[in-house]
Amino acid sequence: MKTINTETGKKHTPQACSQFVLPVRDTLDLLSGKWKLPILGALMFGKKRFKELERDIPRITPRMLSKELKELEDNQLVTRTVFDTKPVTVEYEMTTYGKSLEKVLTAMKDWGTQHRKRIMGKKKQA
Amino acid sequence: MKTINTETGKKHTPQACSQFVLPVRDTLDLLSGKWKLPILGALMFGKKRFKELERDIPRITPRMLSKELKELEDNQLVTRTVFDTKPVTVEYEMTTYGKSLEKVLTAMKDWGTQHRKRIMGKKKQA
DNA sequence: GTAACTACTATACAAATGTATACTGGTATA
DNA sequence: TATACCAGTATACATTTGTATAGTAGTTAC
Repeated sequence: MKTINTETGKKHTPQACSQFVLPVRDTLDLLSGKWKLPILGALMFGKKRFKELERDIPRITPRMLSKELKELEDNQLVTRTVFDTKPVTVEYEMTTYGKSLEKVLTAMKDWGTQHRKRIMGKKKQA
Repeated sequence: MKTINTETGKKHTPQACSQFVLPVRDTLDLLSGKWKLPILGALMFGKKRFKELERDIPRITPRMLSKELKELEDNQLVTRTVFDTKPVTVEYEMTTYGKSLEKVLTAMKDWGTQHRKRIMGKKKQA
């Protein structure tokens, strides 16, 4: 069985492959769901209340906002703080950990920006 | 209407937000689908034929392999080359463009690896 | 002539994900 | 007493995504 590629010299084994696939999948899963990016995008500019997020993110329903915020909280990217005002206010804020993911997101943004140009450019020629 | 956050000083406008959300979504979409990562993972070690990929990726069906390879090809991350042998052989290979995405994937892998440790660590304490 | 190889495609179904719409409980204001 | 605010939840449905299983066409080996 061939396990060594002549070009890269790297071994292709189930082990080597899963050391790539599993952690990338973990990162990807944090961002999966239609509304994670808009929520993180909104929170990148500072903390926000539930209703503020609902207003800032067009077409999101409270069900989805609640659900995806909970997932972001579970993954420690966002904190939820309840204030005993009347009526109650709840603030959502990015954690420093969440900000560490921002660096990865910025790499994705930069690649995506030039990809968008590349695809648009091709369309012009077609 | 409040558009300036006192902490970051960055403006939060629909425009600023979509300049983040849209390109990140583009990058994310390229990787969406259960089998994209295993396929890219396999092709990172060199070119492969259809049947080789089918054998290397446990439990993938030919339908999904075909479908996801087509999407990777559409996005210019992978090339498909048909050889006039008998029976025909078809080779799939990462493009240099695909390799430029590898850098982003590596950032995701690194973040995901330490995230995995963090989550595992928390579980031990619970 | 029949079995096996390659690289797929077709059909039907199951599971996951997202949407629409309405509703809850507590407080304050008119 | 009626209405509005906040931060959600409940239920049913629609859409998207993935799976299971079988079949295609062309060639070669037995």
